[in-house]
Amino acid sequence: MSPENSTRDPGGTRGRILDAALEKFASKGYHSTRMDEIVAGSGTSKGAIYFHFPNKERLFLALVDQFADLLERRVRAAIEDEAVGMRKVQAGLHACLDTFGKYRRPAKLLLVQAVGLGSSFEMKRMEVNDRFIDLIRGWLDEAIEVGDIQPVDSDVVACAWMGAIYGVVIRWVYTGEPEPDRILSALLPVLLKSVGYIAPADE
Amino acid sequence: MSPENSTRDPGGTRGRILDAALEKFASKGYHSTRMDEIVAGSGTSKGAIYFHFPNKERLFLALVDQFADLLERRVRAAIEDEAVGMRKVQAGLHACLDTFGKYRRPAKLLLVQAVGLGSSFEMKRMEVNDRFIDLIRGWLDEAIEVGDIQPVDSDVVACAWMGAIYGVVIRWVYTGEPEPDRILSALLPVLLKSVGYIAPADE
DNA sequence: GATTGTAGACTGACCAGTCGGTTTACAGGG
DNA sequence: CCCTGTAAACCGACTGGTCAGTCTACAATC
Repeated sequence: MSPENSTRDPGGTRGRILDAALEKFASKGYHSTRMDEIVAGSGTSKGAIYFHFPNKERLFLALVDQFADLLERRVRAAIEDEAVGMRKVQAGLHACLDTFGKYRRPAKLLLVQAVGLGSSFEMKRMEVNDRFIDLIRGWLDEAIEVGDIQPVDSDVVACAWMGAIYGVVIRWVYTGEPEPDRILSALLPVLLKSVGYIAPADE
Repeated sequence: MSPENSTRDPGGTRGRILDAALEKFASKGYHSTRMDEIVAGSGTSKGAIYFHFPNKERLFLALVDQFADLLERRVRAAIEDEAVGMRKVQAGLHACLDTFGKYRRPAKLLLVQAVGLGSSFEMKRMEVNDRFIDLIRGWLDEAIEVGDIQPVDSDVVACAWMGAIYGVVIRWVYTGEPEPDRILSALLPVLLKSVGYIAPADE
């Protein structure tokens, strides 16, 4: 038996619950979202929710995990095609920004609504965050080794990059500005330049 | 002067409440902090708190404002001495990072605990955030005009810089690593390089 | 008839905020 | 110097609405 994603799900109830939860959590935040609102939004019932998820916290974390996994899968897939060094960095950043751009609500959930909750949430968020920071640091270290860029404090730079991406994406999430396209075309070169890399004009 | 007067002094209570609230809010977050804990931590009473502050939310926002004002004051003071262009940028960033480094708990309050709360909080946080983004954008535009750097999308870059600063400071707030000194020496050049500015070696 | 899934009324812990009361600070009058 | 009035500051037991989670009943499928 698989307690997590039970394959047998007659009415698609679990999915409808996740959809409604994402919508509510993303727009109102964790604490301001009542379980009854998710009931209403999903057209299911208290019983159904508590059948599929042990509690509110786990329901929220399921959403976070779901999107973090998607994001990581996409980024990893994107860099697989690329060779080494700064090509990887570019492809990875591109995929990351692209994915955020395509999924506004999940982005808000992960970047905004998952912050500042209790310590149990913080751990999860730190874990997700660290996964990506490690990924970026790895690219940077490789790029340094290969000689694409001069040595930098890749630890700090990786944090800064994540922060920079977050900062811009969060603004977009709230205001709709700047649009994903503009983010991509403006942010990518800035990040690359920040480590002294001048992209070869080969587009 | 004796700040810890034996009996009560009218101004002391308010300060003790703010201190205790800062400590609790910063470490446990807004929702996980009970008013009774602030009562206990401040050595005052429910009545005293609700005499000085209308409700929990306003108490929290008072702390946010307090620190945001301090931060802005320090940054503005720092750039006043500098002439124009990238000198201003450097001085401002330095003051900002320096202030975060000196006030770890308020930093956590502003950067972490004030995120993901309801919309009333978001507005405040956006407002504070925008104040600094506008500040940075102003510097950048001036630096472009003066000719210190090439034109960039200063809107996006300002967001990205704020994000980068946040990202690194947040990590430090949680883990104590990297230390403020290292942040300053690693992050400043990266940010400056990101807009194509090579600092003249004249320290 | 057992197992899995869904429904929704109900419960009880929790906690922000209240409220009547007490203490302190100080002013003016005797 | 001691009253006495009064206003600001402070105290803490209590309350009442809220909401996550429970429980019983029921339906569908094997």
